[in-house]
Amino acid sequence: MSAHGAASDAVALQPVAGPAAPAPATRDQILIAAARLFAHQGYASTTLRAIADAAGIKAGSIYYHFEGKDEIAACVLDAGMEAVAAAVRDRIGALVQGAGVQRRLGAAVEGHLWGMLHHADFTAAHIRIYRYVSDAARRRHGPARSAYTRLWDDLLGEAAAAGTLRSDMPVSMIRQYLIGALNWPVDWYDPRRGSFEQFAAQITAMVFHGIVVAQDDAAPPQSAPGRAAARRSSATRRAEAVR
Amino acid sequence: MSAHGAASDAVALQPVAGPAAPAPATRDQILIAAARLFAHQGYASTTLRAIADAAGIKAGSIYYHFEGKDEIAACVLDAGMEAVAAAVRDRIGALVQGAGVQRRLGAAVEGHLWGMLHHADFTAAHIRIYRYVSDAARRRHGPARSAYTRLWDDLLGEAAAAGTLRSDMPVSMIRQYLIGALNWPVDWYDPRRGSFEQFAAQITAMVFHGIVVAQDDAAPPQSAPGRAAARRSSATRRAEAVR
DNA sequence: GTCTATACAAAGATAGAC
DNA sequence: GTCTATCTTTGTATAGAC
Repeated sequence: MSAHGAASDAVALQPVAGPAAPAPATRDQILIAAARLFAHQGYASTTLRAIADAAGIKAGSIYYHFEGKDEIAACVLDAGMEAVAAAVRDRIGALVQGAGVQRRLGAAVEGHLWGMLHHADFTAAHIRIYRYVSDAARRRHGPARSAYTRLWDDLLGEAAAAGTLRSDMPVSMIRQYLIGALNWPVDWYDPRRGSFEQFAAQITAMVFHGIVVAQDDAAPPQSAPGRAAARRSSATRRAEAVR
Repeated sequence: MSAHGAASDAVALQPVAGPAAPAPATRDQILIAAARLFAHQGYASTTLRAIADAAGIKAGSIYYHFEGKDEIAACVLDAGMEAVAAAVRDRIGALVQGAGVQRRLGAAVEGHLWGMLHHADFTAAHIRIYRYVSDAARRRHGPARSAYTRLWDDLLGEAAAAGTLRSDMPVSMIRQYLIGALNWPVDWYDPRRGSFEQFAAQITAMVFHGIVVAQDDAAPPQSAPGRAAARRSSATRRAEAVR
């Protein structure tokens, strides 16, 4: 269930347009407009007329560039996924040669968040329309999606082999949890409350180490009971004692 | 970005109908049908005719029970939220008197997951249609939503005061992260892969303690560098050394 | 490449019989 | 309470001028 603050859309980072950025070709204008509208109004209730309006053309003109709504949807899905995948690959690639798995995992997390939040229209659109587009559009988008899933499974598999990852559940489950936790912030992230770097560090901390500080009075980090009580601070012990 | 396995819907637990469950009143049939269709096909593309069909009546008859699509949406939102809130309150209430915050937090997490997965049509519908229903429907649903947010903020606030919660970010951010991570499983949970109890324990473990086993070679659990290397297993050290 | 005009289907909602 | 019938609007998509 949702428990966000406001009903309004989160304020998202926008990609910084370089100096003298050339006006996008019409086809791209259509995709940009479609992504924004898909994200904010949903797939079915976004009309081609509205997309055309936002792109500065008339509805009929869309059909010169796309076969129809389905193809637009598939392209938006691809663009959103590719933006995130590219950011992840970039961040991993920027690490020093021979960086450990945990560092690469951290880079991937940051890259995913960066891509999600800096291309929010496309990535939010992806998350929100994926299950509602036609089968044809989903099929067309399949390969891009599979490749990204594989990227994570490979990385997480390495982490598991290295003993970095918790081993009390399948890697696929960890991936599902992880991606889910990383996708949600596009709904509520607000860049006015701090830098992206700080935000990413905070999310990474929660993903990697959880929201509870180590003290294990209920359930141990990884089913290895015993070493708990010693680490509990006196303040905590007091609080628990009071009830 | 999404990286689920299949494009198909996750298989969700259904509430167990007791023996001799009376046939639901027509109004409830409509809500049940609407929730399922909203969750699977989205809000805009679910037609009143389809809802009526699934409820075994004709489209015109819906207007005897509801003002229109908006009111149906608001009722589905309320029902989904209340199912989860009730489950959370029940699990917390079932604890022994004087249970510590961490135990109550764990009960809340399990309750949220239980409600989400045992009333999947309503809860998935909630998550997926919330931002697309009319302002009127959202306003009407507002109080229920606020109450649930408050429930979590109170609980997390207590945990923070007790030193159980990580303190390097605002409680509201932890709540957003937490709820997001707990909402996503409705997209991919598959009861055929294990009991709900096991699943809940696994998710709780990741939410509480993260996906990385404590070894802190990159970022410490809560910005307290130093005590790291000593805890690293030899297997991990070897893996990191290889690169 | 983009426009106008329009065909055709399907939506939410209402009226009134039963 | 539920039905049938229908009004009105709006959607995707196409045709052909410019």
